[in-house]
Amino acid sequence: MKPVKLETNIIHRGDCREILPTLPDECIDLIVTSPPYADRRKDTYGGIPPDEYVAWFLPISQELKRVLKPQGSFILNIKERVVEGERGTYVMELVLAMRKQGWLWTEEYCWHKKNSYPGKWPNRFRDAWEHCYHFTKQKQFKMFQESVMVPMGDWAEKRLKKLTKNDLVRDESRAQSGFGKRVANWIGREKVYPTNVLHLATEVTNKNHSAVFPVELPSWFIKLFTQEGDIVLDPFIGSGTTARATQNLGRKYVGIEAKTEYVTLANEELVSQRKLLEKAHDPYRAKERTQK
Amino acid sequence: MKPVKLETNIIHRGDCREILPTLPDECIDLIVTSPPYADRRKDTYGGIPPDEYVAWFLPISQELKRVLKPQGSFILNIKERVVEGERGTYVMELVLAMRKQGWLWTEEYCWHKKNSYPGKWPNRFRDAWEHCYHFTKQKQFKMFQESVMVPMGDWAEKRLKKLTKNDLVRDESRAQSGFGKRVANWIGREKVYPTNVLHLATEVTNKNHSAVFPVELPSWFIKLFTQEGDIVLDPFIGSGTTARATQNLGRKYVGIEAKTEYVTLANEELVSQRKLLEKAHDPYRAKERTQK
DNA sequence: GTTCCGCATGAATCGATAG
DNA sequence: ACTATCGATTCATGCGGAA
Repeated sequence: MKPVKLETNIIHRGDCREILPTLPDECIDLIVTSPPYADRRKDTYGGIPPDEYVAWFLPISQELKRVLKPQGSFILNIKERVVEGERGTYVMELVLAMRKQGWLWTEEYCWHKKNSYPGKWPNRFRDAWEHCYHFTKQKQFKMFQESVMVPMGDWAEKRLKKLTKNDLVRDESRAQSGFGKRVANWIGREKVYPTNVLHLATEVTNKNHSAVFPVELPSWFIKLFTQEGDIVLDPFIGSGTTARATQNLGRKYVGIEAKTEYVTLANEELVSQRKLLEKAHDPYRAKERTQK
Repeated sequence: MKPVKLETNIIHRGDCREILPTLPDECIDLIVTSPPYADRRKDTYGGIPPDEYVAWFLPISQELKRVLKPQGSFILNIKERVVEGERGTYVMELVLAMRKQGWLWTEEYCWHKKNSYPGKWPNRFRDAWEHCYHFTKQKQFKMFQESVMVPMGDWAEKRLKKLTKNDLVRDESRAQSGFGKRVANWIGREKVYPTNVLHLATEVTNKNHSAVFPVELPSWFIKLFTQEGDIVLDPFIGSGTTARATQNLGRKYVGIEAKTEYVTLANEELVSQRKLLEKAHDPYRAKERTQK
């Protein structure tokens, strides 16, 4: 029998194949995750071989379907590795298998990695993009397109670009005081809907975790598919990027991570970020910082 | 019995399922094409339903494999249509089926359409990218990477003026081959290799043909995979974009198109473009134009 | 307070070499 | 023969310290 209550703003320590069954049915509004790619992250998940990848993932996606609310969404960030000179087919096979499992493959977003890994090979160029598959349980699902609208013109890219701890605080304080230059720029600009191509750089500064997507990636989907107070799940949360994005945006997170160091690290970062957020919302401190 | 001789710089009028068998074996250096999408271009190919698409295309790709030289490449530009709220799976199924047919799926290039078609839907944004699958017959194939190099990012200008200590150290730690060697490669370098993401605007001028890619798209692949004098095939050539790209770059084209109007239109454009090219190569006229 | 510059590093891939 | 390891190749980004 499944538990009735869901604990939020927590990162579970363990294999998601064991943790997921302990979550209640239909309690999650959005799942955003980047599972270990085939033959990667050997230290954590044993490096799943490409030909076993689908069989490994299907039980997980089955559980994800169970815990997702009917109107929820599942964003799967993944990329096929080159296997003996060819692109591996396990990603395609996974999508086809997940449809048979009952998922609807609603859309494929393209993440353009502006700073792709360098290198040169005789038969290919640097790989600068990854898939973000959008799965749903129903044709009707929650989507808030206005929340990710971007101003027309050159400014749009910068806005999406960066939300580090410090920038976050700075933006918050300026927005509150109303004097932020950037905010002023925004006003009066024509806003447009984005496309299904996201231009974001990978995170290179995070030294503790090798496989991070930039915080803007989950942030974008969280804004698009959830409202404040909604619950976001990441079953392979690593160093906690999805949780930080979630906390930033006033949503609740549920994370799962098998590697102990990552859990510790993620929790530390989340606490420090929470403090910064609280400071930013404290009017006295915000004023203090603005005057500096 | 197959013909021995191949006629080039011609657009055949007819269904490629009938024309392709008349071409000799292994006579083509590069195939670039954008086939009719499922349920599109009903007038020409009868609007292939998504669930029949793979069966329809496989005999064609079989013939394409026959006419392609062993070291040649096949670029397939395609995008899955939305079918009842979901992305159709026929493209994935096609790739899997073509591998079984003996093709190697070497790479997937991403064409980012900078000016995507406007529109708004409740469950998705504007579609701003398409697949360009790269198939080959062998792991060894012709590729001329230098021909598509792009200007370096701004970062390089400052950085390379002064070679940092760390550049040398990192170099030494990796090989005892002498630290100056690789650094020398960088000095004076103005161009870098591109990635597998192509940023090109769609063509808006050509209203006579529904499935046009911009001439830069075939041009890029033609430069990358062929040399002057090589032969490029497009079995769904439409208004002749691939032929114009080919002619421009001093290669030879073989086109196939079922719709008579397109053939006429394409040939007219090709003739007028050829005249311009000849003028440009005529020394007297070239000088005249330069002085202007 | 900006701007500039040094610098480490990243979900990569191939081919050669070693077991 | 077949697998595992290792060196070589390459470029955009953001942080931190300096001007």
